[in-house]
Amino acid sequence: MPPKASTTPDPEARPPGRTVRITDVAAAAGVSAITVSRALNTPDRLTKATLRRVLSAVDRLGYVPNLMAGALASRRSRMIVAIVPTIATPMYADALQAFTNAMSQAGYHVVLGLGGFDRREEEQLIITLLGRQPDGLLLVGSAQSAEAKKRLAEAGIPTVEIWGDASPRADLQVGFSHAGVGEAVANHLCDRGYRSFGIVSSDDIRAMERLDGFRRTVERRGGRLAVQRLMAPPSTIMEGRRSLAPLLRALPEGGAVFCSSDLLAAGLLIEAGASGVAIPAELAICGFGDLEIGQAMKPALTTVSVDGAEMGQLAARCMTDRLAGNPIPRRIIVPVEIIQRETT
Amino acid sequence: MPPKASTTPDPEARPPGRTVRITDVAAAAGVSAITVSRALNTPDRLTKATLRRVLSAVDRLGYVPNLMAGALASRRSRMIVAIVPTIATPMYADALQAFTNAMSQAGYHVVLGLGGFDRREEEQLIITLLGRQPDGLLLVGSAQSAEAKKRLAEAGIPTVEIWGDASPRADLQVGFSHAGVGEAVANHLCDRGYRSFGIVSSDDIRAMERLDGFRRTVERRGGRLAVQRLMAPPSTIMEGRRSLAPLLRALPEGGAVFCSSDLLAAGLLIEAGASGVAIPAELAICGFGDLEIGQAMKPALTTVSVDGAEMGQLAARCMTDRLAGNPIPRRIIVPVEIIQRETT
DNA sequence: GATTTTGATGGTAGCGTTACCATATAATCT
DNA sequence: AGATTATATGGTAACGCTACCATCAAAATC
Repeated sequence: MPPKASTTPDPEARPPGRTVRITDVAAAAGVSAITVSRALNTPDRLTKATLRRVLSAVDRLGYVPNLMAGALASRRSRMIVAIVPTIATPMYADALQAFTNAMSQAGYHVVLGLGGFDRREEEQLIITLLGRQPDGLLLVGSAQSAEAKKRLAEAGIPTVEIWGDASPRADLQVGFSHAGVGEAVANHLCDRGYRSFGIVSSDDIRAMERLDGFRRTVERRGGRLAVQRLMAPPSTIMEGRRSLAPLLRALPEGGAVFCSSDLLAAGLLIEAGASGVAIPAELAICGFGDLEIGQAMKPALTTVSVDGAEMGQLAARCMTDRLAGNPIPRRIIVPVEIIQRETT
Repeated sequence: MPPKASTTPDPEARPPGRTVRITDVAAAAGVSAITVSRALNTPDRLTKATLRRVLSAVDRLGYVPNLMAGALASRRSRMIVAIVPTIATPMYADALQAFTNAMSQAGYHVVLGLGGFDRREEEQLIITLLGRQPDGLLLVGSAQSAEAKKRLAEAGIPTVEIWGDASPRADLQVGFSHAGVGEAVANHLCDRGYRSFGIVSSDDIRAMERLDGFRRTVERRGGRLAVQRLMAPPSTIMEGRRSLAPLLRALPEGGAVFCSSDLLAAGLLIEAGASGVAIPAELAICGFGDLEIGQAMKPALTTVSVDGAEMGQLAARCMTDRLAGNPIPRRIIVPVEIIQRETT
């Protein structure tokens, strides 16, 4: 069985086990390596015929470009680093999910950095993550340590901050004023006639900002802040349940509570249901976050709606525009809405 | 103001705006580039003195190693790609969070691939993600498209699958038998005396496997499956609420429902509370997932506990062991436990 | 028809790091 | 003391790709 034409070596023969490289594709397609590169990155710069030839070779050989080599050569990694405190919180998770999807659409990959709550670790994480040469950075909440901030600034890459406070730290911001939310809730509750107030909140920075706005407004409008329960994040339903009794004790004539999370508010509602406390007659409740649970409770929870997914999407748009060199606003304020349901 | 010693050029002077490279550090420390590399990667192979000298230069210059270049040269990217259907589900989010944290501890970064539910897109995503040259792969649930599976296999890198069914597709598995869960729940309910059953479930693959196990066991034990509500993922509390009425209609003499998610079960409980249906007297409920909401409901939800975070951690351990070349079991079964609370 | 312009393709030289081997020095042995 | 081994460091050549400039053919202009 003689080989058909063993004189010319098969251009597609490679030592087995070796990965397919761009030069293999080039050889198979009868073009140069750079042409293969162009076929994949800037296809309109090639003739239809060569393009087809190259793509067919790519397909035939199952070529997967080594993006690290490409990144090194082009100095564009097409990676975005996202630094998120945690994704165990639905709102952050939604934002990250939307962001990742949108960036992926635009040809970017997202590297996940979970900052957690330890500053030292966060700092270390940020530094090594910067070593990945990301083209952009997403900060969910702002970086905590000063050293980390310095490094981020020095890196000189587009940085979008979402969920942050209003401080002008980051390059680009997509967010809202937390203090403004507290203020709006206070006004809303005062308008509905409540005079005595309580707070159930986790003590993270952004929640505290909302509380400050709430407190100030309540005082300005002559209301009385009777009780305040602060706890370490993450907020849980159980903590909410446990909070009802002390709240009722502090607010014997009734009043309204502002919770830093719908989870806490839902806990209040569950406990109220179990112990026959009438909501909102004996206690009005306003949550924060507009999670599904609030909407699904009976009575349905009045809350503040912040669309995490929307923020993620906007951040992605912001990022891609910026990477493409388009001019973009330095700050985008997403609408925050009080959703009046049955608990106030 | 004459410069102090302009004859010898300052070894730390660089054109401004240029990033610090390994050679800059080498020059500043008076060693070769490779020594700097060793100082960072294999510090025990250097003298204490040189190590100190190099690290001090690293510090002084604020050197951040370019991990892409390192990866290209060493053929180890220290990146893991995680392919997750969605992180908008608490259980996947927990698993991913735990995995990412653990891998980060071990010096790996995690690139996030959200597969979603579109096969074509998932496939494309997997291919480009493989171009990043990950050292390992985490699959949450198994890859859907055949082409994607082929590519994954060809990539020849350690692949850990969590949350999968029991099929021996992946390289390494951390999971449990979904059918076994259904069976256990059925047995549990039959043992407690229930004879008529209902199902409220999303129709994703793994939930369906649990249902199959449940159904088979119910039939084997002479029970009757009276009603079955299937819906598209994701499962929501609201869907649960809407399911109560039809369930009660189909189970007028009472019975027990198996829900594919605690969220659905919680909806049932909320609706029952709102309409005065006694649980479990008029209807017994068993959930799945052991989310916080189930534990916090009143009455507290009987459910199946699967620790997502534990799976993520185990997967990470598995991965790092494998990457280090340690022998590891091909399959790890995590315990699944029925938590008997107040709804059955 | 000669010249300019445009567009398609290729050659070469890095991108910043680490693997591999070579070399020099110090430590250990007979 | 001389030979051997272990340890510390360096030089050079990749890793696989794209930027940059050069080249060449074809199309458009005068």
